[in-house]
Amino acid sequence: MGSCKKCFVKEFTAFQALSSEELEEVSHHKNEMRFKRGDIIFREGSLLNGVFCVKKGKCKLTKLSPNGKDQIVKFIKDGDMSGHRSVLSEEPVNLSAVALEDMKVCFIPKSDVIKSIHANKCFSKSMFKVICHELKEAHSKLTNMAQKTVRERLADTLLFLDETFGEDAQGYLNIRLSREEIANTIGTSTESAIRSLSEMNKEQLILLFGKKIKLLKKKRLKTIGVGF
Amino acid sequence: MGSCKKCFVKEFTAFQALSSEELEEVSHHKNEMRFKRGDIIFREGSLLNGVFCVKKGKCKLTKLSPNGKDQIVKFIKDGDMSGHRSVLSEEPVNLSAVALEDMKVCFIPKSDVIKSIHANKCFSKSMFKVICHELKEAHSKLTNMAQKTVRERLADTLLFLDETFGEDAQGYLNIRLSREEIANTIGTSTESAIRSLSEMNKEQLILLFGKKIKLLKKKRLKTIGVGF
DNA sequence: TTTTCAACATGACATATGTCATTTATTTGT
DNA sequence: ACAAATAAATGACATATGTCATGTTGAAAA
Repeated sequence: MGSCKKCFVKEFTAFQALSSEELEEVSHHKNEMRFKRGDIIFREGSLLNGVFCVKKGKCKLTKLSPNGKDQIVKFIKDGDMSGHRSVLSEEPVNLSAVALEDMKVCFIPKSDVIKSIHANKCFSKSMFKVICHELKEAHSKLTNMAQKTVRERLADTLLFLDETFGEDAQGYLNIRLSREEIANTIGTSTESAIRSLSEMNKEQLILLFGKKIKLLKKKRLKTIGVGF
Repeated sequence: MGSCKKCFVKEFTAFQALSSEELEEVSHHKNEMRFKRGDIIFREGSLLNGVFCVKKGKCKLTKLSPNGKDQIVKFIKDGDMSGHRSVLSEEPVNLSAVALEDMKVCFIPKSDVIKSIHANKCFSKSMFKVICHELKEAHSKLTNMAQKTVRERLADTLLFLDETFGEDAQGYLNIRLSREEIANTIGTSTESAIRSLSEMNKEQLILLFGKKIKLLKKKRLKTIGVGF
């Protein structure tokens, strides 16, 4: 297995703050894992003994609502870290992680993370920034969810997916989601999500080609997302 | 001004982790402030140079939506800390704080907080726990907002207010909110909030007496909140 | 106390969204 | 390649929620 020192993931996470020696130590304890599309990486309520660094692939973080529906709370991609909230707070995870495509992931034991937090101020500071940023984002999402219509949230979400995952050679969003997953992201029924998508398709704001989606008029979508 | 060593607020916040000497130092730098009902303690987008500890009174944290409506994201009461996200992430605050009643607040400069984070592992750990808990709560609220009806969210909110602020001698909720503020908490229009309140009043689940609200059937409200 | 203003309440209606049923398209497994 | 299962699309309708208009109440100021 390769050393964490050479891993690109560290560039994008708090791990960039670790020294060469610290990374070397993490390398010895880390554990590389693979998941297939649909696999559950961790499940809401379980205890995590470490954090996950994603080397390849995407997953969704979902929360089960009392009514039995899954809410997609966040997306994770190559270069992201996950599970740190549970490790830092020493509580069970409150979200489930499900692979959206085949994944390659490194598991880094809790003890290494905690050790580095105590030993390395820069790492600790980075971790604070990561969590704080997530909190800010969550409050923002909450406000959008509370005050925007389905159409507005769909526009927001499409633009977010575009920014986050980019586009393929033909300009289609570089992530494949079912209509149900799109619905669970924007917080509506599958049928309503489909209807809004079809509507935007007819208006030529987007182009639907099977599960593939291309954003044709991003400026217009931005305006819609803001509420006009 | 009294010493932080004797302040009850420290019992409820990460400051409980500070040593006697550290508290003494904080005491010298802290700044006691008063706010009146309606005063803005800090405004979305501004930079904070420290955190606030609430000695007395309640406030709301709101986020302005592009459509011009305020979303109430969180309530703060005696014994709570606020502004730490901004201080830890070194970013502008993304929420505004508005006093709901007259308040007595201590302002603690950023430098003291950062210093203690570096010097005191226990304090740093507590801070992580506080933020992580807030993140968990935010994800929970997001899911509720996305998947519950206005009536369900109202039931949840009433129970939350009851737990958080308690009841007065007559059993009324120990917080006074306008109907508009209730609407901004549950994420709906003022009229819809009023209608749901009136409905629950007619069903004798709650008792409305002017702005005062008494919860009559908490068990039933819990069931409604869960979605049945 | 009276006046004035803002908050509260409610009806009428428009619109958005959810639900159910059904058809059509895609994917999956054999 | 085929059948079976699953996902997507769409219509019809029910329901929830928002909006606007209006009247009422209650609190604050003169």
